Amino acid sequence: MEKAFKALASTPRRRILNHLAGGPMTVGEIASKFDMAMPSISKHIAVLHDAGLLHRQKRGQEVIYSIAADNLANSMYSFLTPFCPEARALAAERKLTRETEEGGE
Amino acid sequence: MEKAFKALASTPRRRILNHLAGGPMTVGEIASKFDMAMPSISKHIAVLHDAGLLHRQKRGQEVIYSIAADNLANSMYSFLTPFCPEARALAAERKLTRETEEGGE
DNA sequence: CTTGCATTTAGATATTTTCCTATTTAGGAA
DNA sequence: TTCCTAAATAGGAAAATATCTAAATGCAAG
Repeated sequence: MEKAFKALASTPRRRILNHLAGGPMTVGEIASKFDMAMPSISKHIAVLHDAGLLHRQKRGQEVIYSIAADNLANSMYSFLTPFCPEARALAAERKLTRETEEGGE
Repeated sequence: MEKAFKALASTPRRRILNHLAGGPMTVGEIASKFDMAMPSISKHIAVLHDAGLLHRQKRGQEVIYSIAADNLANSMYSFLTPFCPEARALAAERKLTRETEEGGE
């Protein structure tokens, strides 16, 4: 509870959750969406994971994170999100990167 | 959203919400539950109010705060709370002060 | 208009958070 | 082993937060 709310009280961390809503990603993939150094992203991911909001899976030397959909705080967050103005910007950001990637391949 | 999560990411502020769940209170009444200087409490209340989580009403020189039950983030919080271990402690605290007050009057 | 009480604002300090660069760990491939 | 890449950790500077005491504000009563 404490951890979940602290984790969600950060814009970069909510943006990470939002990107992961589009599917699992490696740390590097997540970092590529941000104009922020990798260790900072890694730290944010660790906070989210420690709060039980992310699942972690290793594949070779990569670490894949995904939303812990079973987590209650997470469910509430995704329920709440569409009602907030902030959500539009986040959705747009997610959509944009997906289209760019599809178009660029 | 930003403000609501930041507001909820603090133990004293969640405790304030919990106390207010028992009914509206003045700033002084809220402060009496805490071992913390009045200005600090006042600040916490201001954060909650600014996040839209509290309603504010003046009665003479007193200011009465109450839970903004219509607020979405608030609803989420009160829904989520009973599922968390933290909730038991909060409920016990609320119950204790109510009994003490009733017994002491 | 002065006094008294409830609340808020100001200003200072200590702690926590955030972010960076540099380094370390771990895995896969030559 | 040695090299390369992905991710995490270490250490430190800057910004935000929390808390206190002291002072200001607002309101009501005398």
